[in-house]
Amino acid sequence: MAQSDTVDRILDAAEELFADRGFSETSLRMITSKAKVNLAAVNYHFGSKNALIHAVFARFLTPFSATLENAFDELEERCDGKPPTLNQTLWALTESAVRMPQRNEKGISIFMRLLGLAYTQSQGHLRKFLEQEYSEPFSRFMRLLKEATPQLSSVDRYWRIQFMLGATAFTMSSSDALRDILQNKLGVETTIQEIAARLVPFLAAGMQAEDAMLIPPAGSKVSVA
Amino acid sequence: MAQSDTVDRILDAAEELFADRGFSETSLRMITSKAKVNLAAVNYHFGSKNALIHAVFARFLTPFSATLENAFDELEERCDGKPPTLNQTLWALTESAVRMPQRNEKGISIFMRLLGLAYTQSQGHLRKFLEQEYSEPFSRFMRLLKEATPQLSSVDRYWRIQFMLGATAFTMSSSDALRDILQNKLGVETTIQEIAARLVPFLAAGMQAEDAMLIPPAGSKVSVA
DNA sequence: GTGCGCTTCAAACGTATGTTTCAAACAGAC
DNA sequence: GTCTGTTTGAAACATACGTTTGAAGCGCAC
Repeated sequence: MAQSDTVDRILDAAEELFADRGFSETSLRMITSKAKVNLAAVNYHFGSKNALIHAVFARFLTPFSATLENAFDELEERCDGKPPTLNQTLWALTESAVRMPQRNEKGISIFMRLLGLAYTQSQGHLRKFLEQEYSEPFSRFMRLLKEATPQLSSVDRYWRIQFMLGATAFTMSSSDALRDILQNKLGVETTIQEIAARLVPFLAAGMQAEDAMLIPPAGSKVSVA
Repeated sequence: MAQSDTVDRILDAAEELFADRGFSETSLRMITSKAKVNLAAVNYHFGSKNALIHAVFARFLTPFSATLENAFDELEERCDGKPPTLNQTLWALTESAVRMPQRNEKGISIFMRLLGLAYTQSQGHLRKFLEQEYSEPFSRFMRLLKEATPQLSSVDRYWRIQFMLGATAFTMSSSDALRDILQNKLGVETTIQEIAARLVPFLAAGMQAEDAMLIPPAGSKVSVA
């Protein structure tokens, strides 16, 4: 820990603890004792626990959304009017995430887990905060997805986007644990980049699957081309 | 609410509140006041809050895992030695879930949300409980998946299974909210069966995607067949 | 050195939580 | 009806939480 500034120490400790245990399960006392600062420092510098949660997200998300906007700009310029493909759009996103300057070796995976938690834990204030602050890059991503999958109906696309978000958020949210399991079971090391490299083709294939079939009768033998 | 038994009233209330708000965010007082029973009844009948959480899961999961075992038996018998296909395996699972006798109209979606939370909220005791009690149908499902995707390397299969779990748990865990959004934005009603009918092809396609590509250099134009 | 913001600190506050207690109410057997 | 084991009830318990307080410490201009 190079920096000795109180605010950053709190943010570092909070980020890690939130990622490990969730928001409600992490108390201010855990954070302040890990950060080696006084308990009151959180309320002094941030105002409240919820505001601290927002600050943790903002510290990563604000530069990230700027990077992402640039990546989308570059992509659309390169495509010269034609809408980018699904793969290009997904790669623009993951590359932006992976290439963010990272505070420490855990870096991106901690934050991916936080994003997963943000979606999962029903913290109303957090969802509201994220929607208010980062609606623009999100809508832009959605628009690109729409243009990249014109063959899908709105309803199909809607659900498949949810499936994509789920696979991503869920995997990222527990990627440390999953990597450990893999390490132990198969003796394989895995970087976050490699996970992304596996995830993107999975998502793209699912997104472009043949039209959803109706519910088949029990006992029918369904097969995939 | 037909039943007036205290234990069931507690379980009903707890199930719904846990699904709405998560485990840590739901207090025993919320549960007992919703169930219209005395606060002490929870500790009297279940012993602790954690034990109540386990009981909520067991009430659904025990009959479900029996149903699932039957479905797998039937499937393997029908396939007569040959390993069932990926689609058959996935459908056996979703059919078993959807056909479970449901306590009320919300039924399965509440429980799907609970399963999602179980994976996401890092409640150590819950994960331990689920692994101990329901490891058998889980391992069997994993074995069927392995036999249905012999073309995948162990590592690829491992990660893709995580992606599937993520898409499923995540979507199901917020399916009520998602359905409401869809209802409002596009005016479309969606049943849990229809979600499953969209999810399974997505998962199957992702699972059988072409081999994961390596990380492409920035600016490369990748496209999917 | 004195005075003035800003920051830290120990302590306390009020509230909410899970759990325990023990008396009252109840149900069924005899 | 009386006894007995089980279930309910109101109240209290101990603990943990987020937040607030007010004094002490600090750096720096003057």
